[in-house]
Amino acid sequence: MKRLKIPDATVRRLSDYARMLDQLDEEGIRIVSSDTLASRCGLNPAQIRKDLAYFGEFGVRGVGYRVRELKENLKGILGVTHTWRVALAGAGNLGSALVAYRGFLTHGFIIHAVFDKYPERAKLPRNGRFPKVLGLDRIKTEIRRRGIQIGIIAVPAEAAQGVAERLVGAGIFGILNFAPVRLRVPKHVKVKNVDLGSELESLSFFLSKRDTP
Amino acid sequence: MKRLKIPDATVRRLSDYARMLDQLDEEGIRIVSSDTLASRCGLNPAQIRKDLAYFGEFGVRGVGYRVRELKENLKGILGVTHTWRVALAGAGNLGSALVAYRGFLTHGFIIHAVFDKYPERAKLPRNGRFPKVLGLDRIKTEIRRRGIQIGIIAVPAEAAQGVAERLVGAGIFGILNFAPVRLRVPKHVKVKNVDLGSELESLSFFLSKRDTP
DNA sequence: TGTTGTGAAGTCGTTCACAGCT
DNA sequence: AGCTGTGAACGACTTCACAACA
Repeated sequence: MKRLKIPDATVRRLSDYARMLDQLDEEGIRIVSSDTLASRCGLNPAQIRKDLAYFGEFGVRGVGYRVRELKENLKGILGVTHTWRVALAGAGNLGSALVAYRGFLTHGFIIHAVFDKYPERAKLPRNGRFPKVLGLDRIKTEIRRRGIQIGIIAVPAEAAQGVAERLVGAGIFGILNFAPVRLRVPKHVKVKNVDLGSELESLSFFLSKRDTP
Repeated sequence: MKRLKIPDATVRRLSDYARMLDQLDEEGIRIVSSDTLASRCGLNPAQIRKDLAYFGEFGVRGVGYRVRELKENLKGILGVTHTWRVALAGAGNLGSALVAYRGFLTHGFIIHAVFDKYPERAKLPRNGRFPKVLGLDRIKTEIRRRGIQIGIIAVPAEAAQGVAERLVGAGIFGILNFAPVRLRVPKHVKVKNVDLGSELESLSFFLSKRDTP
């Protein structure tokens, strides 16, 4: 068993494993080998064993992995057993979609505050199910008051860096960034970028050169 | 100048370069060196030169790259000079957000059709700006009739594989998949996954082990 | 016997360092 | 003199292959 420097790719695969184990569990399967799990995930079995080895010895030699046990272990490792307090900055099209997106909840991300440069223009449904939209100047006080840990940035590219700085200044330590910009933040802050535009261009690239090899 | 096997990471960076070059162009900058561009993108200069070398010799030794020229070249390579005809499957929360998302348009992705298992429940604004939502059974005929090339999957995980097969059967050759599933498709079809859930778990992981080193 | 855990080998992408142009 | 283009060195992640062990 090792420690330190877990590849980013390994962490992402852990999610996959957890999801597959959920399925296997529902199918009533108790034990699974790295071979079987690998073929379900479209990976090499050794990959899975190596990934898991970063965190401990979860298997039984000659047998395999106990599905439910491994699943629980992975969830613990991924930190999805507790919930996170989240603030959303940007209540335009994308932002409003994100507030409504149920995936956040199922992953333990609860949106406790929403900010926008123009709160009155915000496109969120104004019923009680969603937090009221506040101005960007309220970021620091609200985030502190509500003990928020994570920020989601869904503002236009030009505004993103400024908002990031406010969030960081308010004490946030994780950011999920949807703006097409590389944010500059102190190194204790973890940023995850989700850049739809670049995914689109990348798809576009592969499709363009389809018939011109 | 080489050919074949362009790393996925290279393609993604090409998007970044194009975006930076847009900025530089707006700032009135005519010429840029790999050094300058690299520091703007937070990369190693050699990386940029290597990336570009996959596609040709765009620079002038002793001088640098002509901003506008390189920008146009990159856009051509990325295939963002022409537009794509797109269909969206899934008109729930996420799907509706995507129809409204302007980024698709700016990248030349035009949504010409929207499908959902229950068209009448769809959450799209019903005004003329958005395509009418059709049942999943209409996929094949509509996609063929409208010459649609790309499908976006925003249906629940359980339904994703089935929808993918219908799309492929209708002649689509690119898929942008938002469902947390690895789709099985013929190899002439290019799939790009955008898995918010796995991004969240990955963020969650890094935050969990923040104070426990 | 069957499957894990892991050192060693292999592969792929990044960075270095310099020759080659302008 | 300065900066690109690129072979070679490096490093990181993946796969192999086998010893360890239930």
